[in-house]
Amino acid sequence: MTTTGQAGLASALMRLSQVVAHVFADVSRSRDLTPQQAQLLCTLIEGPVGMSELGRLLHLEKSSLTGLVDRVERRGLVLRTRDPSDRRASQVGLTCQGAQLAAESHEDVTARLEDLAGELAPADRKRLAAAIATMLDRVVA
Amino acid sequence: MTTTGQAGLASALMRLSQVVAHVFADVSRSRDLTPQQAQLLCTLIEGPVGMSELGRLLHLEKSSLTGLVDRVERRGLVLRTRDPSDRRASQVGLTCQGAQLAAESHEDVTARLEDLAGELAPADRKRLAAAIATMLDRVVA
DNA sequence: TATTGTTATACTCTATAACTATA
DNA sequence: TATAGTTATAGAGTATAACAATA
Repeated sequence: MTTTGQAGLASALMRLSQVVAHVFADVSRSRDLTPQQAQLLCTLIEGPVGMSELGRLLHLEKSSLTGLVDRVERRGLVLRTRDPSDRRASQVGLTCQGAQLAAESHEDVTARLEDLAGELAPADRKRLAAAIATMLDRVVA
Repeated sequence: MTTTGQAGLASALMRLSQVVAHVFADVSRSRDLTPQQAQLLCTLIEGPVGMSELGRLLHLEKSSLTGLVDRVERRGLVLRTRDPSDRRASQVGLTCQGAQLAAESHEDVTARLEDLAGELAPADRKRLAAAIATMLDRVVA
């Protein structure tokens, strides 16, 4: 039995999340991004998101998000667009350069996580993904 | 099929780790700790650790760790002890108050993660923990 | 009044480079 | 020379409170 096995599911989840965070940090650094900036870019891959929604997704206070978006916008990776239907709101979307960086970073992280899962049999991987999906469904609900 | 299910194992792992990080952040905040401080305390639960080893575990440069330990020591949660056999080195250990906070925080996070896993059948939980353990074994090796 | 977002402020977190002390 | 750790510095990340603009 491994050390991890003894510690229970919760501890396994904590360690796993720490490892994933470190992978993310390494990949971010290799692209000259902070982990927070890379996380922001990856969140925008599927399309522009409003500031409020982005704050919920990233678990950030609105003022923290303002600063984060400011710095990434200054580097030309994202763009704020004023919402015409509600002139208070704005959407944050990737620029071409930002989209490229986001895609590359996401692929790098994916590759390293796939490698980490390399020992698992296909059936185990499928069950693992399904079990995680079940847990995550509980979060949104 | 859920949104998560479509995205593959790597994406599931990324989202899971983000959720765990948010849980950790919430629990830390409720104890008036930063996530980094709570992570440090939890790392010391099993016993004192040297600064170099701590840096490896937390994925931090030595100077970053110096500051983090400084701030937590100033709050009376940890204590540096000079190693008699190598007078350059020092061990960082929890104080009574630090140990209490660490235990409480760890229990809180554990409870919230267990809750998250609540939908899973016992057999699935066991398989999930085992699969994660297999992945983590690959990290250390 | 409520919501969206920014500004001001004060910390914390982090890395790089240079340093001290010990091995 | 190499290792353990600190200091100095600069920038990034974060929250709270107060604010402006719009709904």
